[in-house]
Amino acid sequence: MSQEIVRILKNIFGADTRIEVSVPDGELFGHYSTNFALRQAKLKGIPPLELAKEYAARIAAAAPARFFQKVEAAAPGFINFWLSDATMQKEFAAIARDKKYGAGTIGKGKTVIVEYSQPNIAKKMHVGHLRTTIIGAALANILELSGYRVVRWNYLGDWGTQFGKLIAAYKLWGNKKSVEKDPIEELQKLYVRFHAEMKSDPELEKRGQEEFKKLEEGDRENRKLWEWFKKESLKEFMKMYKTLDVDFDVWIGEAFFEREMKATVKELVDKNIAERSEGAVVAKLDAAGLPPALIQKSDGASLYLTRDIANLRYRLKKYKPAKILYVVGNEQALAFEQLFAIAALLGWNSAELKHIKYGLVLGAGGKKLSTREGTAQLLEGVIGEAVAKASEVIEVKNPDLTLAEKMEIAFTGAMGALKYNDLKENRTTDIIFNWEKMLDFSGDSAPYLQYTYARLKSILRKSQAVGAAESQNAKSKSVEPALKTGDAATLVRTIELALMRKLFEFPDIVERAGELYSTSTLATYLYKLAVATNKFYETTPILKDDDVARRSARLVLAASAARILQKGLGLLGIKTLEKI
RNA sequence: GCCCUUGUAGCUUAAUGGAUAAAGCAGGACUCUUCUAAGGUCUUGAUGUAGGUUCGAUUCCUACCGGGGGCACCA
Repeated sequence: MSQEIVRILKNIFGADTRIEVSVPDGELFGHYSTNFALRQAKLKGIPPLELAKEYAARIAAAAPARFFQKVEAAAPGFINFWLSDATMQKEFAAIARDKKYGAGTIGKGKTVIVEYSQPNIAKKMHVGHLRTTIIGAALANILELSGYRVVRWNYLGDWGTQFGKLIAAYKLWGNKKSVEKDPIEELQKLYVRFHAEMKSDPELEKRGQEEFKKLEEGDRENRKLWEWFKKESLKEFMKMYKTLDVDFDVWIGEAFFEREMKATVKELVDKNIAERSEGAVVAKLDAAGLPPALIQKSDGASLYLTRDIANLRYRLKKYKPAKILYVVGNEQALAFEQLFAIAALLGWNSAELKHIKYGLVLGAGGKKLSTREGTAQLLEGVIGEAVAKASEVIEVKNPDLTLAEKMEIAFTGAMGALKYNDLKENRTTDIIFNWEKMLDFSGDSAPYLQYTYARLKSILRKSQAVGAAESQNAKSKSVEPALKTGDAATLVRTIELALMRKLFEFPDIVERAGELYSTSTLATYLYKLAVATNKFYETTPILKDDDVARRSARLVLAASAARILQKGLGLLGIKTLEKI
């Protein structure tokens, strides 16, 4: 709806005028509001309020007939808009009828690659992986609804010195049987032990580097071990992604670009972007104000940055994307600045490259969690704990449900809570891992949104029963009653109108969330929508309304709110529940 | 030392340069013969410090103070 008002204003004031429309809280300052007269007043040297009044009159005269109920100038120079009943009615009908309500077109014809999750082979996923996986998946969904063709890319950490270390550790202390029994668990133990012993035996580090060098040179034994580690790891990752309900289109990892390392380094040297230094090869980035970036080690082995460069070339060529989003933690900010600077030097400017940063998940006391140190909070443990807690809550709140229902609700509620907890915040600051916060199912949380949805569905289910009793016509059994002309006018109460206007915001919110790469924009909106919905069914009789036309309109409103809640939560990767 | 990032109520967070800074948790008071009390209603409480730009600053700039991360052979 905001976009529509902007279009109307641009028709009047010219397409080049910078006009933004916002939605004020409450109704005091209109349903919609703009400050563009304030800006114009400054350029023109006219007192703002005077200009706003003049503009308001022009808008009232030139806007489509009966679109606005009222257009008003307000100090110091805002212009506030109130929608007419006819406009509300029309938009309401669109929500009720249009299954695609909220879909945008700004990404039409464009491809965006979203890289997220990036688990490391032979390591357990921990709470840090939850952030990238959940945020990346949600952004991909949001951009897809905005019209983009989205490529969901899981860039596996399946190459690098860490595998040299792992191979060295396996050769020293590992045995096939125990790895086969519990692959990642056992491999991770080896890795942790290797790092622990490295502290007292510096020779080990060198040994790890040598094993990686051999792997990169095609040593048969190391190659076999690596393939085996990767295969076993992927099996476990697939289980986790199924639990998280997250999917990918491309599973290409770092190893895929291994063969292009030498050529990539050579290209950078030939183009005078990189040079030899202390036996290694570094890219000089002083011009970009960045420290030099290492792209080849002195023993000739490659580095992550080199692989990222090769990967970028591959992506640009194969997908011709308009954007590439890297959903990776804050800590790698410098690495991405360097990658983007190198891309600029190479003249690769066809795509917008964006590092979507998020804060680290720290342990108690603000300490960094580390797989090496064995202090990471494992994802499977967190999920198990959350489901257990959710089961307890259900036992208290709703003991009469069947066991199957309880299990479904516990799982869906717990997963929703974990995801929502990450998605509602847009923080680039670090987050201290907090059980209490993660397992809080009341207030601003996924279970509250799921509860709201379930209550709406419960009312709608009962309306079918009522409808069947009242009418012989089998077709009226539809869950969503047909919208009748004039229904909006019968939705007279402020709360109902407030809920309707909340629904109108959905398309604007999806677009803004996509533009800002902000899941919290959407999550915060859904929470406010749920609050408005709760007020609605707490204060307004729906099934018990005697006025048939009004009851029908209220049912449509309930059905529409349910649909938008479900759609919005779906974008965030959170499932709804019919009962809770 | 340099670079990035961050500082909002007791705690965790919201707020495209706008109007009265918005919630949740915790605390206090109400509310289940009425469509699910994981709810609703009321209530206490905040922009690190000092300047600057602006009609208007939580938001932009400068300095200071505090937190976190990074800075050549890890990713």
